[in-house]
Amino acid sequence: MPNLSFSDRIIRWYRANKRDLPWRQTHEPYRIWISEIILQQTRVDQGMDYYHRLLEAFPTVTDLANADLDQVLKLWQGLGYYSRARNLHATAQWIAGPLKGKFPSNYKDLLALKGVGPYTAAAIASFCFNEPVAVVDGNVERVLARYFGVEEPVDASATKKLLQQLAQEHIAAPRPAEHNQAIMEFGALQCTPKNPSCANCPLQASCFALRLGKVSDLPFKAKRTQVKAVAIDYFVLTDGRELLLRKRVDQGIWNNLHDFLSIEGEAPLTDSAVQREAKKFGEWRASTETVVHLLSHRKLSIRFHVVQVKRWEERPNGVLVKIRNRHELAVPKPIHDFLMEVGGPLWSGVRKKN
DNA sequence: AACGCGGGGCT
DNA sequence: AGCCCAGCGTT
Repeated sequence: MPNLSFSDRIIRWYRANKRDLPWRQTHEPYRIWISEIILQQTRVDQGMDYYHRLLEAFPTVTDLANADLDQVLKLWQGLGYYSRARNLHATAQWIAGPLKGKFPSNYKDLLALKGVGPYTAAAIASFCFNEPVAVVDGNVERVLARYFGVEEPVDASATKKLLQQLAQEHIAAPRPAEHNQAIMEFGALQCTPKNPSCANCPLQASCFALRLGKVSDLPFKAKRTQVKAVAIDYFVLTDGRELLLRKRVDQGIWNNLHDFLSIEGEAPLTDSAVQREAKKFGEWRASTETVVHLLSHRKLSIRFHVVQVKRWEERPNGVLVKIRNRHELAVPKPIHDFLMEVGGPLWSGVRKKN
């Protein structure tokens, strides 16, 4: 097929290979917005259930605006990057309130929303309003860097600017929405990070990286994130009937989610330090083995120490939760695992000793 | 410009 | 173990 443009080939490939995704069945800005926030740094497979549950709970932007933040966070639990949920809620209140329910309808106005950056603004503007502004996400970066031979580090701001211009130059003027969908889908399914399908690629005849044998070298990233080790010792206070949890505020990770009283540092507490801390609250009953929880930038080594308290009168600040209601608060993944699986046998021991 | 922010899947 | 994912906000 000679004389087909880059965009022509991508769109032709897209029509033959696209996935059937729920947010492709609508042009409603609210639904597209929800889907795009969920999909920030998140795979389609991981976000799918969250998309359905959020829209079921909040069918309109007004429903979302009227919800409690804790309810939104509970629905977001397990998805990560929890500031997305906070910004989602704040933006819903902004749209339902001052904007009187009218969703911003162009790139510039969308960009002003909390949690909406250049990628998301371009996505909503093109998908919902057919505005010809190019999306540049990780997929697009990869396709452009390989096909056009962008060898500078893609995580440098000058390169990002170049890629945005390159993407904008090649967007198909008549069909910006479909072009944007197509190039992202192409990156996700065909021009993949590892083992891309170059053998049957519709762009193989003119791909820079394929011609020069640099497919596995592009895109090039200069920085790699440092993973810092952190030890967390949790003290799980319980009388056998209730548990003391605490909301994380200004704590960096897991902001606005609930966990237990903790001591966080470079190394885990010594056994004697655990005993000493436990004594401040009650009687030490049990400790778990260390579980390792990996974040992009942290390696968390976590232990839980169950402490029996006689009475709650002089407890530290926190939220008392009945054990049977322990699923109701939004908690980080390792806390969820402890609450719903690991902890049961430990605090049931406390109950017997009461 | 550099860093912080989750969790999961793939190699 | 390292990389990446429909990135954004803060400093």
